[in-house]
Amino acid sequence: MALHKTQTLYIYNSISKEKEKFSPINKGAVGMYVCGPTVYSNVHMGNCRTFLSFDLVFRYLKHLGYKVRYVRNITDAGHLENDGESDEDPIAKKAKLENIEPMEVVQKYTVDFHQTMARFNALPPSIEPTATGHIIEQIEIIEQIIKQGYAYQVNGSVYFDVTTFNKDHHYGKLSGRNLEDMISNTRALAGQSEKKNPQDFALWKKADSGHIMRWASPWSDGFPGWHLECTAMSTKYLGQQFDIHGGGMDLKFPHHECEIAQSEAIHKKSPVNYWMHANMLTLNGKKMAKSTGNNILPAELFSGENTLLSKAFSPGVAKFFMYQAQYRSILDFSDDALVASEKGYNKLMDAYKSIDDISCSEHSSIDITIWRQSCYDAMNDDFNSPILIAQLFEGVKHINTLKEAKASITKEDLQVLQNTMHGFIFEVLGLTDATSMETGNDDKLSGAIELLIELRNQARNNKDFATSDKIRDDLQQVGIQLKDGKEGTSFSLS
RNA sequence: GGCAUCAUGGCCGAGCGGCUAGGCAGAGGUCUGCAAAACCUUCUACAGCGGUUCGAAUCCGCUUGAUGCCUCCA
Repeated sequence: MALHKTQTLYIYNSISKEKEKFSPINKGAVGMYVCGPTVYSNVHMGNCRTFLSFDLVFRYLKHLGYKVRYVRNITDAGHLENDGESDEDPIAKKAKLENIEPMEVVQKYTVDFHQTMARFNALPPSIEPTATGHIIEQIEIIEQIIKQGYAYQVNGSVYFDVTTFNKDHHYGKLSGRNLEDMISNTRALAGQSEKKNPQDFALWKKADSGHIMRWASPWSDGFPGWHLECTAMSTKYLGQQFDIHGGGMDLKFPHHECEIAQSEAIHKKSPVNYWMHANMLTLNGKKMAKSTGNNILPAELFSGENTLLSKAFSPGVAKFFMYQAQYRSILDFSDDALVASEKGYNKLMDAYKSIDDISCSEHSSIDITIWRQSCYDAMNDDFNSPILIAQLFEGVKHINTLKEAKASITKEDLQVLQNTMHGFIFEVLGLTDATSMETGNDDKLSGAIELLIELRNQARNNKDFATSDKIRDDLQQVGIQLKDGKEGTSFSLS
C-alpha cells in the first residue's frame, strides 16, 4: 500500500497563507510545476537553494508513493516587460558581450546548471521544457486572451489589460495587493508608455532592429512576454488546473500573479491548488543576486576558492546545511554555519555506517515505530526538514546506545531502523556519502595506510611511542586521520 | 511611499497557548601509553513596552530593527 494512504501531508499554501491538507486532483498522482532558471550565467547558491527545496518536495512525494510529473522550465528567451531604454534581454545582451550566438549562451549555462544539480544529487525533473521551444503555444494563449477581451495591441506589441481583468477578477490575490493601491503608488512614475496602464504587462513585444532573438507572430516579429512561458508550458504538460506550483519567493509578484491572471483570463478558473514559495538564501544579510555580485557559486564552494570560505565543502554538506533550515525561512550563508553543518553531517553518516555493528536481541527496549512515525510527522508538516534532521539525530542516539549494548533491539526492529535511516537520508534528503573511500576508489592508498597502521600498532606494543606518534602525526599532516577504537584502528580522509 | 515577511541561548536554526527540538561551540566524564576520534552528561533564549489568559517565545496592540517585492531575479 502506498504510504500516502497512511501519511497525511500538509502544505503551506502561499495563497491562503495556511497549511492545508494535501489532496491531489487525481488520486495517487501529482502535477508539479517549478519556475526554472534563466540561463544567461552560472547558477549561484541562492538559485540552487530553491531547486533543492523543490527536489526535497519531489523526492518526498515520490517516497510517499505518488506518481509525480515534475515540470521545471528552462528560460532561454530573455523576458522583457518594460519599455524603458535601459531594459534589454539579458540573454541577447550576454551574447553581445561574449560575441557568440544567443543559443550558445543558453547551451553553455544550461549544461552548467545540469552539472551543478547533478553534483547536488538533485533528481532531474520529468519534463524540462524550454521557452523557445514553446513559442507557438505562447502565441495561441495570447490569441485566446485577446479573444476574451483582456489584452490589447499597440504598435505590434500586445499587453495584458490588468484594469479590465480586475473588474471581474482579483489581480493581486496571491501577493496581497490590490490594483487601486498599485495605481496610486506608481502614478508619478508613469512616463511616455504605449501601455494603457503602468500595471499592464507585455504578452508580446515587437523586436527592434537590434534584437537578436525574434519570432514571427500575427502582431509583429518579436518575442513573448516573460510571464507567458510558464502558463504555456504548465498548461500543456499539466493541464488547466494542477496541484503544485513552486518557485522562489521573489517570483511571487509579479511573475506568479501574472500567471494566475493569464490562466484565469482564458480558463476561467484558478490554475494552481497549492502555491509554494521557497525563501531566499542571503549572503551578508542580503539576497544573493547575479547582478549585484552578492553571490557565491557552487564551484567556489566545492573548491573553497572564495575569500568567504575557510575550506572546501562537499555538495552533500551544502545541501545538509540548507535542509537544516525550513524552506520558507530566510537562510544566511556563512562559513561558520557550513563548518557546523559539516560536523553534524559526518556524525550522521558515521552513525549510519555503524548500524551493521549492532547485534540483535529477543526484545526491543526502544520503540522504533514511534520514532519512525516522528520522522514522517516532520516531513508531513510542510516538509519540515530541520525537524526531520533532529529526528535522524535521535536515530543516531539510538544507534550509539545499541552499539554500547545499553539498549536492545530485535532483528525486525533493527531492519526498520536501518530502512528508515536509509530512506530519509538517501531517498528523501538525497544526501550522498562523499567522505567514504568509494569516491576515491583508491585501493592502493588504503592498502598503504593499513600497512602504516600495522607498523604503528607494532611500535605501540613495543612501547616505542616515538615511532607510533610519528606515524600518527605525519599522516595527520597530509590529511589522514587515524581513529583508535575498541575494534582497532580506522582512518578517514579530510 | 505601498504590500509582505521576520526578530529565539556564544553561533546556526525548530517551535504556532501549558510538557521549554536538533546541530556546532563551551564545560564535565568514559575510553586511551599520551592524544585525536568516538560516545555519554550538561549549561543558557525567546528585540522592547503594554494587553488578553489560570498560564504566552507562541494570540492582540504599539515601538524599534532587519529583509523581500513594487524594474530582471530562485
